[in-house]
Amino acid sequence: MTASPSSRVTIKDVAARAGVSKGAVSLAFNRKPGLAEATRDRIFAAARELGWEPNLTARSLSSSRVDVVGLAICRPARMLGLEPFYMEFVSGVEGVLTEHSCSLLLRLVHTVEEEAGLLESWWRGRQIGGSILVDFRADDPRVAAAERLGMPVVAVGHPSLTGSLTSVWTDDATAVTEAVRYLAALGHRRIARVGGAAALGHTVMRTAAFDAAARTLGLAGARQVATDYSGEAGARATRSMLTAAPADRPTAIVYDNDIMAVAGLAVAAEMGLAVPGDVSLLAWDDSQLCRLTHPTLSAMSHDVHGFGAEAARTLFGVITGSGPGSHPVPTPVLTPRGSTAPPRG
Amino acid sequence: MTASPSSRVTIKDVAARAGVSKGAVSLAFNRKPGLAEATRDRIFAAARELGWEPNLTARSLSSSRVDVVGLAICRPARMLGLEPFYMEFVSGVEGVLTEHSCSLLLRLVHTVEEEAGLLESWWRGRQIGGSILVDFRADDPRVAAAERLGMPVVAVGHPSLTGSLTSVWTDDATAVTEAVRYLAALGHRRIARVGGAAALGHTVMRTAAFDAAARTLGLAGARQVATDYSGEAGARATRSMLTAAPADRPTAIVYDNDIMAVAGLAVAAEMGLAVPGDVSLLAWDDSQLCRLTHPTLSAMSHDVHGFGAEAARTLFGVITGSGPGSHPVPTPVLTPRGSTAPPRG
DNA sequence: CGCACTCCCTAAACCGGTAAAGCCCACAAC
DNA sequence: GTTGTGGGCTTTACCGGTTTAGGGAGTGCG
Repeated sequence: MTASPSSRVTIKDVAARAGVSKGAVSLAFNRKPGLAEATRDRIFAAARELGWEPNLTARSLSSSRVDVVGLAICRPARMLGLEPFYMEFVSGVEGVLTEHSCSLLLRLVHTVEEEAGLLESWWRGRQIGGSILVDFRADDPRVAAAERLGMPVVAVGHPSLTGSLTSVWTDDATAVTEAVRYLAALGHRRIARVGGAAALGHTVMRTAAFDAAARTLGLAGARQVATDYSGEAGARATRSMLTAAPADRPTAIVYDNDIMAVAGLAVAAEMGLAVPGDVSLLAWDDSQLCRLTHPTLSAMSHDVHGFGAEAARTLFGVITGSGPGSHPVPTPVLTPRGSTAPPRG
Repeated sequence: MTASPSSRVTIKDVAARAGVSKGAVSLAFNRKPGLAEATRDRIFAAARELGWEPNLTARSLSSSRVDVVGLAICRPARMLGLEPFYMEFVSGVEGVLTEHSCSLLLRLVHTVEEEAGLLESWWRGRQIGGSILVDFRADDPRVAAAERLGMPVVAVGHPSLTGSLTSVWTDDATAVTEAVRYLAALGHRRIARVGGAAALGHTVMRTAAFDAAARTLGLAGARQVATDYSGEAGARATRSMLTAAPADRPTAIVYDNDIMAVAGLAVAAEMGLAVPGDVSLLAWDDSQLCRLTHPTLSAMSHDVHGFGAEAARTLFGVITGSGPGSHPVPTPVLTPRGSTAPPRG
């Protein structure tokens, strides 16, 4: 109400109004002992009346702890918007950050080198207290960067990719194996996989797991291809697979995200193939999108929100100095819906 | 290389190494005049050798300008992930921010009141230098909050909703009118609209525009309904419309985003109705999703990335003190694809 | 009464930069 | 030989908090 128009209330004003020193106000606001109850109340009242909130910039300058964590995402903008994954992940991260009254500094970058540079810059400039790293690739430069800087970091990726960094990860290999087993159990022999970006570590692992599972099950007709995760690439890959001679054509396709599976569904429709009659489709991640198609998409489903939350929680662990560790989150589970069935004939 | 292990390099270290004072280093790094070329070089060399970057916290404390802008988004997490809109918008914002070496502070909130509180807190705590506000509703509390605080802000929404704040907006009314005219021109008389959240200002405007257009064109069978933007709600609304008696059933449906249109497409398929034969569908926003379905979705398309970029540019304008203003961005244009055609019979 | 011991609180030194005022010196003009 | 003049750099006072050393008042005890 009486908030001064050119609002520049500082701790000094509050101190003056409460008739105490700056130090006392600081003590009160940081809930530290050594202040009489009455004084504390007086200080809070004064602050409320003036509409004062501690200047976090000043606070982090002197206390040298920063209530901001960084997240840089490195994917082309076109794909980002479409991938429900990231927003859900971010919302999971947010939930936990908010509990700690911490904020998220977000940046979209184009290359992993740019990202490494950005992280260094953020850290050196004391803009962030730590960071969440996603989309690991083999020999990822961020591992060395984070180690060299001594920056608290949680790496979202398999421990084999993240070096000495604390990691949070899902067991992609097991999930891929389960997907293949499921389709094989339905009777499929020619199973294909439309994978994500080949440069990404988890794509490599899924590819290897797919190969291994196919070999174990003796599936001669298994094949896979890498894409860039975009719907267009998914459509292209699907089209190329489904135009093969009927005897070579896969009867089931696993996708690395849901967007590509949706695109695959459209391609099947466009080619006059029935799903799941002529070809079964299995999506990955399982956002709501999978329930909005006809037929609905079976998927390897995954609590992405919880994944983000776990990453954030783990980061707080790292910041408060718990040793490095590996934090698996639940393996994606198969959620059968309308797009998978035994092959015809 | 020789970066000190417990990296705590400050401006003082750089000054010492270059044999100058702190002030000189500051001058050099802010590209201010008054330093000899040679000295400047020496300073940069020293900084490079020590791996120093200015501490932005300290900088903004003394210069009282903050290189961070805030963005709070107020929608349920489930919907956020799905809406390609936000990530595309954010990526547009990012592009411009990066040019100004500015960062984005992102937060997902649950209510508009919470958002108003958060903005106040960010601003009071000098965490942000300004903010982008989205999803305006009637009598939005953020208008008063931003005015009271004197915080530089750009409001993404129609000027009629954003009070005295500088606004960036698309002409939804015109776009809705164009959509209706197009469908009417194809021969449709029973046109329906599946709208977004009724509480949002632009939903209200689109609803009014739809009514007006239907009246002007003498479309007796026009009807519309509000949803929460989720695919499920879109499916439900579509189902309810398409189960009407054939004589009452709409022959064309306009959706307020693409997710609902995709869901609508699935519902039509599930009910055995041909698109566009039995019913035409028209999406809004036009992310890539519209090209991934079969048939592809006609849409009112919209450069969302550019929209975000314009919002960010405008915010910089506000921060540097240009007066309030209204910045329309291009009206969504009709992009006909496979989901719209003249009604059968 | 003196002394130790709490309990509350203040004063002052930071944190790492920026900004404005000031100092020194070379060179030019009168 | 003064007296500008201005380029090049240093000094110093902040910015708005946190933190620590320490001081005064009150209490218990010998």
